[in-house]
Amino acid sequence: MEGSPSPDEELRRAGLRVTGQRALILRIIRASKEHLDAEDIYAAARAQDSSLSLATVYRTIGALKRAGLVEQRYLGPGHGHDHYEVVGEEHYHFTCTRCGRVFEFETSLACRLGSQLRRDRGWAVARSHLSLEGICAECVHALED
Amino acid sequence: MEGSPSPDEELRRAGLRVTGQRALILRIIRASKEHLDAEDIYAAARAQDSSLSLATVYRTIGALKRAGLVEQRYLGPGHGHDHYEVVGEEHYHFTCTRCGRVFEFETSLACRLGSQLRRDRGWAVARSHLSLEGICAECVHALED
DNA sequence: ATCGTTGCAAACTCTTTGCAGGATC
DNA sequence: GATCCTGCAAAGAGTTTGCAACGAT
Repeated sequence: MEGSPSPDEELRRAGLRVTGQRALILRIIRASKEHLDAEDIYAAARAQDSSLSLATVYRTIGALKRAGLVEQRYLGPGHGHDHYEVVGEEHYHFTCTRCGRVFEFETSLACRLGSQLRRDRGWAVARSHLSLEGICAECVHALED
Repeated sequence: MEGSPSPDEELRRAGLRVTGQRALILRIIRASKEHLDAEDIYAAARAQDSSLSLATVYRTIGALKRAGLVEQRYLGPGHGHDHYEVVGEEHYHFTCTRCGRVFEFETSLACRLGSQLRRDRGWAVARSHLSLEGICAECVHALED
């Protein structure tokens, strides 16, 4: 079990220059267990560094993505843009189309699918994007009235 | 087994006004077994009706989507925009990050996952988006040299 | 000192919208 | 004839880029 290296450490290890902006942005993405979009990250970052520019957020996200520290996530139609998370255990997203909330869940099915496709079609699956839409339990109840 | 109704029929049934533009666009999306993006549809449509505007393509896609005739698909990061297909049997996409080709495949996984989540968390899953990335069989061979 | 990074503003891509004329029901 | 569609052009979101100043190594 590796502890959590500091943002600075992680950046250095990835071969990126360590700057205040990058450490801040990485810290924000790591702190949030939620998926953030560029605007979310920008807003959170500006609260601590009001001179930071949106362009830097995009450039930093790109660098972190390329370095494999951060991952781009598709949450489903209806969420216009892309969202970002730290790379970690695979988990997926379910969007309730009634209340709009996004839930996370885990499943071993994607992993099994990868093995199956490697066997059946020879593909080396590197990454999977799975998102579901539907009605969450609470909304199902609300609709039953 | 219902045969394929004509585009006009299908539009009328969906409560949309039947216009040349809409029938043309629907025909194009149905004719292609591939996923098309707005620009693809526009290009194909203009070959037959050179006065058609891109705005109409977007408005028509929106109407067809709302009517449930056409579905929006996410092919994975690297494909910037959204793609559209007729609603049909569930199938999913695998993008080879080396050669860029997109393959389709089927799996009962999403269906099973839906049942599992309904049982475990009470969610009524209506729609699933699954896309994979990796290296296709040919590229795996090419890389083994 | 070098070379990567930043902020700013402008450019770009994809998509949506206001409006007046035109087609459909 | 009322209503919905269309084309055009302009506006909007979200993201990228050129450039000169700045900061990390």
